[in-house]
Amino acid sequence: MERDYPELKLENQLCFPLYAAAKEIVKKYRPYLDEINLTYTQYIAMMVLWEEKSLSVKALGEKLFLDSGTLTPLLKSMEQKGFVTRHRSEADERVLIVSITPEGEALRKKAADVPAKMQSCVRLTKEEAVQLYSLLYKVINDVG
Amino acid sequence: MERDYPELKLENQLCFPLYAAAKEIVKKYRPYLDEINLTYTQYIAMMVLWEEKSLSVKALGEKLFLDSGTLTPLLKSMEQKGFVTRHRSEADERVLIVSITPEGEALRKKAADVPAKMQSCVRLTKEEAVQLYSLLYKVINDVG
DNA sequence: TTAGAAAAAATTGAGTTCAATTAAATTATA
DNA sequence: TATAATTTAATTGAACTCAATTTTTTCTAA
Repeated sequence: MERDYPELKLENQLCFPLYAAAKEIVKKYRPYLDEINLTYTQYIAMMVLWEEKSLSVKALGEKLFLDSGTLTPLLKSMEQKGFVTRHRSEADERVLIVSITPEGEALRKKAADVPAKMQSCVRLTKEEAVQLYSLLYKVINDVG
Repeated sequence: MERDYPELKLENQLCFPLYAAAKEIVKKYRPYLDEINLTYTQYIAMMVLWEEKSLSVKALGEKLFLDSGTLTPLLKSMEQKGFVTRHRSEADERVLIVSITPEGEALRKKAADVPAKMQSCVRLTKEEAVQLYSLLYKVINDVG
């Protein structure tokens, strides 16, 4: 008896457009981020650092949903580029503190027009964007 | 003069929850897919193959938004596992045809309960899921 | 106080992703 | 027809991601 399995059709998945949209959007960032010598993952790490100035790898990982397996090489590369420094906490030697450098701060100005350039790529109305944002955070917070 | 740069705050980005949600969802699949010896990318490739039975690498790539750099090693691995075969088209030797095997077909039955298991992880209402689906495809189709 | 548990990063290995290039086959054109 | 352009996969290299393990440090409890 041949079954149809509609639940296994690609077009009936919610995960697939999520996966595909994320990938395509990140790809869109590339030319803009190339100009400021950042990858997408480095870019979101810099967003945290522009706000926080200094925090532990663990704290950064919680904000970005990334672990040390991803962050250790990422932060070493960003240190090489001069955007951050890495040093152990004196209070607790297990903790590695990542801090923004003046070069990292300076990058903020150059990055300031990236969000606007990206917004023009994603042609959603303001309402749609707000709705999408809200649904995505619902997914993130629910998937516990 | 110190600026605030709200447009560069992580919580004001649309791309970040998209990136994070996609990552978290794919991670959620892992235990279920481990049981049927597939990775997430292999799983979506199988979804296409369960429908199409046979198609070119190019056609598969267009459906999945993936190129040969990703698909070539992926399909070799799936061939190793016995789920697909790979052979050149006789009409056009440039084209590599991927075809599902009986083992690949048999996997469909085992995969049939994966979508239901995942749906219980993502606690959106039916209406929210429909809305999210629609917005995501809008993003995918717009990002040209 | 000291052994054991817990916490934080780093490391390792498998797999994914993409840009750029290469190789082979096919199609188009001069 | 012969050459050039195009198409399709494969390859290469850089980067990301995560699970699992290891190392170091700190905390806890006997």
